[in-house]
Amino acid sequence: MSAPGSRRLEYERVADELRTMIVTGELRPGDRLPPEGELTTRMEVSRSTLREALRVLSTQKLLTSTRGVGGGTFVAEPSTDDVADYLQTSINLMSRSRLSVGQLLQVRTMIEVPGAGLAARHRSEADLDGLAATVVVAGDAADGQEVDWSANSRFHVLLLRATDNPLLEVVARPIFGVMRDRFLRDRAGATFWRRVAVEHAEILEHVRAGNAAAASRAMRTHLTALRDTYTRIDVSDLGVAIGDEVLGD
Amino acid sequence: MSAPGSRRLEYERVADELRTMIVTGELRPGDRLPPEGELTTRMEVSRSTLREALRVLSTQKLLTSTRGVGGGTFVAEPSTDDVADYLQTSINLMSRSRLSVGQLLQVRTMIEVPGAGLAARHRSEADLDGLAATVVVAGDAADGQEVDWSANSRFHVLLLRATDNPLLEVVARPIFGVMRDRFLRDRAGATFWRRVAVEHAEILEHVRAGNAAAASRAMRTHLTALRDTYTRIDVSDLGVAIGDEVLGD
DNA sequence: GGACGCTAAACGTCTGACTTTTATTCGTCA
DNA sequence: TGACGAATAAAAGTCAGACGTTTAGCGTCC
Repeated sequence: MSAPGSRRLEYERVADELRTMIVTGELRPGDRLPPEGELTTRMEVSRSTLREALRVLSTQKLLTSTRGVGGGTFVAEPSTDDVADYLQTSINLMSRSRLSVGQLLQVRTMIEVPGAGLAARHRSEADLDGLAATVVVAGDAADGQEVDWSANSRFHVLLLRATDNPLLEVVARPIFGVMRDRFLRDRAGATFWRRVAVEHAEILEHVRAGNAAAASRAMRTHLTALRDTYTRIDVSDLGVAIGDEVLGD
Repeated sequence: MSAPGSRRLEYERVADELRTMIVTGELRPGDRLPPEGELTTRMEVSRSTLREALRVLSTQKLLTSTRGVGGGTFVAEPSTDDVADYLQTSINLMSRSRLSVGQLLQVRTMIEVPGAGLAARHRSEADLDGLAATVVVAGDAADGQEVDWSANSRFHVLLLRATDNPLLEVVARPIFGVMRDRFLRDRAGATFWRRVAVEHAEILEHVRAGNAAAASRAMRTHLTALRDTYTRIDVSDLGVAIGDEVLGD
């Protein structure tokens, strides 16, 4: 899968070997690797080269390192946060040239409309409390976009978390972040956020009642409304239709 | 957002500075960074530390390096492949402990059912040709799981590519890879692959006809059928229901 | 018995050199 | 004159060894 002429570099070879051991389960999360001095002899590379390989793997969140006598290099299990952060950075860069706000919202619709339905069935009391808190905060906040955005984002993240499918959060949260970076730095007014809070409250009521169909419908309405605002901000948008088109059945 | 006691490491500081320059657009894709010797003085770190920072960024596909006279370190734009590869590795590890096959298929259903509808509206002639090729190949192949899997995977990838929304491929392709790694190393028989080919052909016909609703319905049927096979293989599955539940409206 | 400081082990950083790769340049030969 | 090939130089990659920094554990002293 790599470029044909790309001769294999030493640090890549070492990183690949270690990664294989992790992915195959030969090394398991929590395991401690031998100290660098020992790994250099085992891998037959210098310490600088070994460290570049370790840096690759720690960037991929497969390893973590701590100093001190009890420290060392440990096999890690990437958290939802880690993966979502990385994905957001990548999508952000792709987004600059190839993704419109319509396309971003299209994916959000696919995930969040059925996601709201799942949340209505699987939500716990704790989930409901957390969601309610974000709605209250948003209603109280007199102004301050940052507060409003974070409450908005938290509502959507918590809703997905209530579905009991961690993949949904991994996939959707980066898109929230990208949209914030691109469109909402400080261009949305108090009127907009008030409306958002009202619609969130409505979704929450359906989720609380366990009415999956109604929750999904309310979420679709919410996202369609968002599209108008975002599109107004994003002059470069191509106007991909969502709503009717995004879910063809 | 970082741990409280985590003192800032030098290579992280340098990586952050460079990443900021890239994300903000101060450095643009294709730009060439100063040679390492010059960057060391500018960033006020040794070459080893600088190289660890560069290694972080090249792991994140933000930089690429080539040797030789015309070489150097260049700002890159992460490709769909890069992001999907990384995401697959991460989900694979998360999956080991926290994701069931039902949850993986749940997300695939959310993406691919409406995705098939979008493909029916946006597909080009080239898309149809590519899709047809995978179906033919799958029908011809006498045996050999690897061939069958790759045709299967290609069908689903090409279908998403036909939607003209690159995000869908980024999100869904890693899930294909994870499912292959976990369930289909060599446990599915010829009967299974024949049935897959038939269902793919059916989806393709609806896409060719531009019938979005029918394409979505056929895809849902296909994924629901897949669930039975995968669940039989995956003894650890929790049995999350898909189909009726996944799309609540 | 508790607080303080010493010690050892591990990762983090620095220095300077050598190696490998590769586009360019320049010279030679047909 | 043109094409081929060898020397050149610039850049990343690798190596070796030293020193700095952090941290848990242990022991000593009050």
